[in-house]
Amino acid sequence: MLDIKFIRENLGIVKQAVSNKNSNVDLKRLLTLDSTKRALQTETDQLKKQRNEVSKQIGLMKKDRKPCDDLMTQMRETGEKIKNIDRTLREIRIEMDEILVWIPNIPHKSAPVGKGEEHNKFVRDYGEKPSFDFEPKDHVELATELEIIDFEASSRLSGSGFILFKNQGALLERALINFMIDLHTIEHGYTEISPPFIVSSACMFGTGQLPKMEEDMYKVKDEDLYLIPTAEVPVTNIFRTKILEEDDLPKQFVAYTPCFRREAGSYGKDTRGMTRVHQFDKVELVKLVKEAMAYSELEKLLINAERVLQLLEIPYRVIELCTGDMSFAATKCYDIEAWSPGTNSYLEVSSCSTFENFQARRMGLRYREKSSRKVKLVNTMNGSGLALPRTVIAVIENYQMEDGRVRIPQVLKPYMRNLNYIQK
RNA sequence: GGAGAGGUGGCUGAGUGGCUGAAGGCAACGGAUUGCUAAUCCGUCGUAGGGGUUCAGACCCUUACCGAGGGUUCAAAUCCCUCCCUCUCCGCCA
Repeated sequence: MLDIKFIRENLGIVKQAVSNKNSNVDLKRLLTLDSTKRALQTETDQLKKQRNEVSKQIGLMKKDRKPCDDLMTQMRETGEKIKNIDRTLREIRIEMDEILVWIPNIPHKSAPVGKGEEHNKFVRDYGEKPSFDFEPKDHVELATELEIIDFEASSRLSGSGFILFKNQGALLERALINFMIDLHTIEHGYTEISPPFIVSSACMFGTGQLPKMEEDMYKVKDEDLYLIPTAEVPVTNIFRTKILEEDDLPKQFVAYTPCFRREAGSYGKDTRGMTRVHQFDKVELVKLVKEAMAYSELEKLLINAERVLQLLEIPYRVIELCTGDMSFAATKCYDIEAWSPGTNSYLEVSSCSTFENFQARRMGLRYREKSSRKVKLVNTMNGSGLALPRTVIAVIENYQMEDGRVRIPQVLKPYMRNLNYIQK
């Protein structure tokens, strides 16, 4: 959420941002409401001031047994006026909020401006794409032959868009999770969190999934609860409504959770295999930092996420998203894409975004600055480190051998009973 | 699911209709002092909105907020209603 004061004073910037993010909101209406609201508030504040003074006076007069019926009658009328103005005020606030919560965050100056993914910017790549002297298979073929994923069984259980790992597939999934968490805790200094997988609508609002992504989430029937679409939601919201001390920052967390996404509106996209599913595992990195650190820490977080693929020895590239392609709440966003020989393309395995204080304002997450003692909004950011199914795809496709076996990456061996191959 | 207790400022914890934006303590911040890794003393110290002064830092006025939302009253942290949450006990169950 943006600061209404900022919008008032920087209308041009906000308009531009809304358009760059392919969004559309009635800013004019918002500002009209805002000025009406302020006028009414000044008025009702005056009346309340008067009421407070007179009520105090009535109290004193009663003590002295002086008559004060006329004052009481007068104040009853004032009370009515106040009630009426406050009612209007409440309606205005609600209408303002309805606009305000739909205004996207303002992209950072450095973010490439553009409509869609064709305008994203190449940042860097890493590693050599493997060359095979046979026709590489894709993950569906490999996994089915190796009997490490059972797509038939998962659809019998839950329909399309779900994964059932088995045998060494399940082991690989678990190994990757442990490898990633160990890397980020031991090597990178993140604090491990295992949060609830179901959270309140307040949390969903806090990180910006609500109201915009309502249709994309699984909601618990009869409860004000949603299945998390990413660990970002519970982890970023840990200190929702709190005022931290400056010395508490930065905080950096790593969390493994499953992620649940309805993927409404993406029917027919990436239907083969497990590139796009309704439930997937992910190891997520989240940082809470001071304002000045928002961008330098994002770069570090990105490097921490990249490290996973480097250690797995999987080629990848880093892309910076253009304004039109980045999410509602982000100001800057990098995607890490792992090479998939089976499809001869790159797969997004991580998205690292910073939000400045956009999420913090929504969730009331602040910290007290040490020198000035002033309360300031925390800056939040997160990135996948990494998303599991697509990393599994990258591993088995890049490490496949002509006979259908898959070599196990060196760093995963300790997590996989020191096996050398995934084989039937 | 049943019964009870409770939700107050960064934390802890008083406060049952007016002089309470809220005692006391802790923490924090500023200062004083002590020759020692800390103690003592003094002071400051909630958040958010609106209005005003100022180049700015800052300051002044005011309103709201004691889980959320309604209501009663001239006046509500305090009384009433609804909802949410936490804790304890019982039941059930991983």
